[in-house]
Amino acid sequence: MSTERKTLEERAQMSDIDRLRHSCAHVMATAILRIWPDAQFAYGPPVENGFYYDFDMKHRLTPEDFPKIEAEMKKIAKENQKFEWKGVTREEAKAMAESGRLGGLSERPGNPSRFKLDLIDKIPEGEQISCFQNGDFIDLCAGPHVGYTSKCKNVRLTSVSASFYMGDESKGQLQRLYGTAFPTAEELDQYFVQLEEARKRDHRKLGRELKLFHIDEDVGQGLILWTPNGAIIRQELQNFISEELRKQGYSQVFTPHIGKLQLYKTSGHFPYYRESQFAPVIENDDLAKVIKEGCSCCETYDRLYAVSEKLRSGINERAGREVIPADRVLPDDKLLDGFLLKPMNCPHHIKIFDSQPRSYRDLPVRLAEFGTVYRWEQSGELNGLTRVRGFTQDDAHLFCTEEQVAAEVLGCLSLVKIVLNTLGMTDYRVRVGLRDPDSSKFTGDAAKWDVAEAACREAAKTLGVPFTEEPGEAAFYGPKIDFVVKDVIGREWQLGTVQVDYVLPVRFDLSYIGPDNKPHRPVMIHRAPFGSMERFCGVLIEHFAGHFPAWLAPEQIRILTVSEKSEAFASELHAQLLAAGLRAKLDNGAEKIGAKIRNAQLDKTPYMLVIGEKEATTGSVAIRHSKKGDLGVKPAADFIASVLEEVRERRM
RNA sequence: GCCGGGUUAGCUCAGUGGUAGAGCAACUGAUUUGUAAUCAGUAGGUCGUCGGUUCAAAUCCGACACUCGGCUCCA
Repeated sequence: MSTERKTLEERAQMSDIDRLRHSCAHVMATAILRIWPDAQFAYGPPVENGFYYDFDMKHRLTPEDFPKIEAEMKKIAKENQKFEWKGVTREEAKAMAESGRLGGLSERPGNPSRFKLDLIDKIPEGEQISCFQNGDFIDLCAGPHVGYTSKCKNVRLTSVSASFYMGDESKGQLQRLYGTAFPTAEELDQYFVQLEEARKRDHRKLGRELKLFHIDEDVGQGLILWTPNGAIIRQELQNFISEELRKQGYSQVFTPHIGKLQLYKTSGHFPYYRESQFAPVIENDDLAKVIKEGCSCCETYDRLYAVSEKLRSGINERAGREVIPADRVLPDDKLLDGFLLKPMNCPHHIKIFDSQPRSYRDLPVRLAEFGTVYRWEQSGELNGLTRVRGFTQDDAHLFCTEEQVAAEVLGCLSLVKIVLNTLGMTDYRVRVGLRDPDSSKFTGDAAKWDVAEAACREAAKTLGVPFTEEPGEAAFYGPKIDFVVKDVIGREWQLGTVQVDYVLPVRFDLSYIGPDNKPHRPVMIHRAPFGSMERFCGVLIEHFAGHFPAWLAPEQIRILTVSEKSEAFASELHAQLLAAGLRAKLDNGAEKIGAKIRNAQLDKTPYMLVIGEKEATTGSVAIRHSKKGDLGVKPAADFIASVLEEVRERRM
């Protein structure tokens, strides 16, 4: 839910479809109240593919209730109630809410409209407060609405879930009922047909059908096993990005999957993000020691969580404020260290940067790694390849001077653009995450933030695609530019990201020697054009609907024999393709050619070579492409040359 | 983590208290085939797990695991 309050002007510009759906939300509320009069409504906006209303009531909805509610909604549509606007004063609105009249069919003594009361308080002084009434239902609402409820007949309820009032967990749980509506019955039906079509492209479904990856309960939730087919796609993508990195002057590094807890205490990720990390690994000796001391689990945890006075004072001094409070300090002999599965790669890369003295002449230093990280995502959040607990980022950290930041950010963006363009992914949006000046989450020097935000904004402008600036969306250490795409059911996922960071160089006391022969603080840029290989591949599977271009396809070519008579030539051809470095399989089974084609087609193999007696005698191949169909007959050598070129150029 | 669905053969799914089913895939055999399914046969299951109710549970109840859609979170 957007926390941004829409102005009345913005609301007046609501699209026709949103207006219809917003009215449907009111009709739905009316229907619910007819069945469950105690319902208290909170917030019911139109959303991208429909609408919802959040409310609280004793009865807990299940999908079994949908037909009953839908029937009542259709009845209300038939009654053709007029939507009537009524301006009210703040006092009138409050009185109506107190009596339970707002979001109700009548006054409800003892059951005040508690969410509406709160919403009234949130309306700025001086803004016109208004209600909309249809039939007996009156709701606090700025509108706009359609004229009559008869417009709301092409409607269907889609799902029910829990939600939090104003998105705040502490404010109690509401029920959220989703529906969708269209001007005509045909459009409504069409929407569900399209949805069904889209679900066929779901990467979880295609992943199983095309044997791209496997998630096994015994290994663990959200932990991806890349099966051979999927591994090929990932490897090709990694090869592709590695080539681009070399062109842009990056250095490849490798680092292990774990690091000492102390490292993440310095970086600030532990304990700040400890809820979303796997629990630390304690060394056997330390474990034995705390057991011997009779140390409770809580004490053990406190001792892992604590820092030394030296670490605390060092970081606080460099930051110029109290980053680590005194109550986290324990005497050195009480401290326990352990290892953490790395939740990010930056500390390791920072240590590589810091492993030798750096001159300004060395900068920028660009360290790249396909680094695997582990995060304890909430179980309800896990989703196929797009939200997992272990994933590999195409990560890099750039260490540069303040003057170099703008140019380096531009370089990162051009890399992201090359990647997305090569794959034909043009349907993305760009989000420039800025700090929220009112929030304490964002640390560091305001002047530096301004410079970095300006650099990000200017860099985003060069992309030539629309971008939004979103205050409060920055990382705590600096502004960022994110690339966001949608999956088949319309959910947004962040892929590539470029982040400017002034904080970690301070925490790790990084420096380089400048032209003045004095130490200076470098600036860090974190960037990952794919984001994570897992999520990116998930999105890519859906983008191509499983029909990968030849350079990515796990199986590029399948040879299909018409009969056993051409088997010898087919085998020879197969060997030639493999020798040329192509991924080819030979189907010389007993089925008819029609069945072999069907199987290859279902496996989405881009090239099928039909080999019969004609081809065998002339050394040629009859080419069929999974998307373009029959491409005619060519000499085998010509075909091989053309596919090699297609693959080398990474053609779509 | 929270709310609500779901879990039956490798896959897609039928089966509402009384002997576990179909199609496809797999395997075997026959067929030697020209651009999206040749025919026949065989095999495959502690019905997610554990507990309860019952003479009897895939079916009813409970817990847990996993999964799906949201919510919250996302360095």
